[in-house]
Amino acid sequence: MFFLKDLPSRQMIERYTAQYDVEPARIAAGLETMRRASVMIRRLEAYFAEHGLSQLRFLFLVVIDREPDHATLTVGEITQRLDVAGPVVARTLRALLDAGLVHARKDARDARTKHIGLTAAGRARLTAVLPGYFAIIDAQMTTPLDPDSPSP
Amino acid sequence: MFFLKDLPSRQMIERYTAQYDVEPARIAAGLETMRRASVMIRRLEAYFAEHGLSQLRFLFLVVIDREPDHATLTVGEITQRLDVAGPVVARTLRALLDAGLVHARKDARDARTKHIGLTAAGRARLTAVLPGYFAIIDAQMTTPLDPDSPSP
DNA sequence: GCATGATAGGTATCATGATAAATAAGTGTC
DNA sequence: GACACTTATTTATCATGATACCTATCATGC
Repeated sequence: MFFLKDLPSRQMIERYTAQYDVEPARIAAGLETMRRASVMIRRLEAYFAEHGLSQLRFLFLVVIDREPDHATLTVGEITQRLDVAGPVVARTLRALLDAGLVHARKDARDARTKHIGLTAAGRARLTAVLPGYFAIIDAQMTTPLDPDSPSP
Repeated sequence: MFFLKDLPSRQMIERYTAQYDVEPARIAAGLETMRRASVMIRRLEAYFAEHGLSQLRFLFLVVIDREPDHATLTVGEITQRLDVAGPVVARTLRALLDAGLVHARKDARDARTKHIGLTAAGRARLTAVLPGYFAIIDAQMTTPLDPDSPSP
């Protein structure tokens, strides 16, 4: 995460980057992107926490839900879609199973493979959370970057 | 962090947001911002780890370094500039002290207050790390968002 | 001078994402 | 049909950011 409250001014960036072969405007844009995203992500995590989820758990449900062909995905397919490391997916899966938001079914032919699908509760939770999710993103994207930099 | 590899298409966003009062374009922009920032931050953390730092440790050094008036900042001033919670600052301070990158001096008048400054090693580390930092941000901002989404 | 509250900073504990390595079940190869 | 090889998933452990709560020192009112 990127938690520098006051981003460096353009001048400061130019002073810092003068000696290196980079474009100050792109650095400024990069810092702004990281800062805005960090604030937005923190905001979203707080929102998800209120609903017994986290951003990753939410996305885990989303990738299953949005699959056009099948109602289920294997753990490996979920891992591919979510680029996080396998162990994180395994732990998240456990949490969602414990919460009853997904179900697992063993593959008939390959005993290593599990197929994961949404339960009714999982689909309901997703539906309940989506409006707030979009609202927060929308709000964060329309808010100026420094809502609270008092510059004393 | 936001680790959905394939962002939803505009169509999918419109389908999802149709029932809610939000602007699909802003949602798309928000998701892109989070995704790009997450990838960039992960990249930067890996870079910092190679140099015995983390993004937060780096920013900790930066806020001290860029202070125009004083060579030192109190822990509270650092906490204000980095919007992370106090305990995170305390732990980071400990790590930087152990690494010899900053030094602490007690305040003469208020025994609660500590003044933190960069050591020569700290300044050197910062100087060593900056070019790569800018290079990574520059590169990430010029790269298309999906460098590895094979869509099989 | 000493109770009361405010301020500076820290400890303890939890969730999340990372890496390394283990288990365990398929797939050859000879 | 046993040995190596790959694939699927999990366990163990670490770093980071969060919250809740604690300690120590200062400032004030009486």
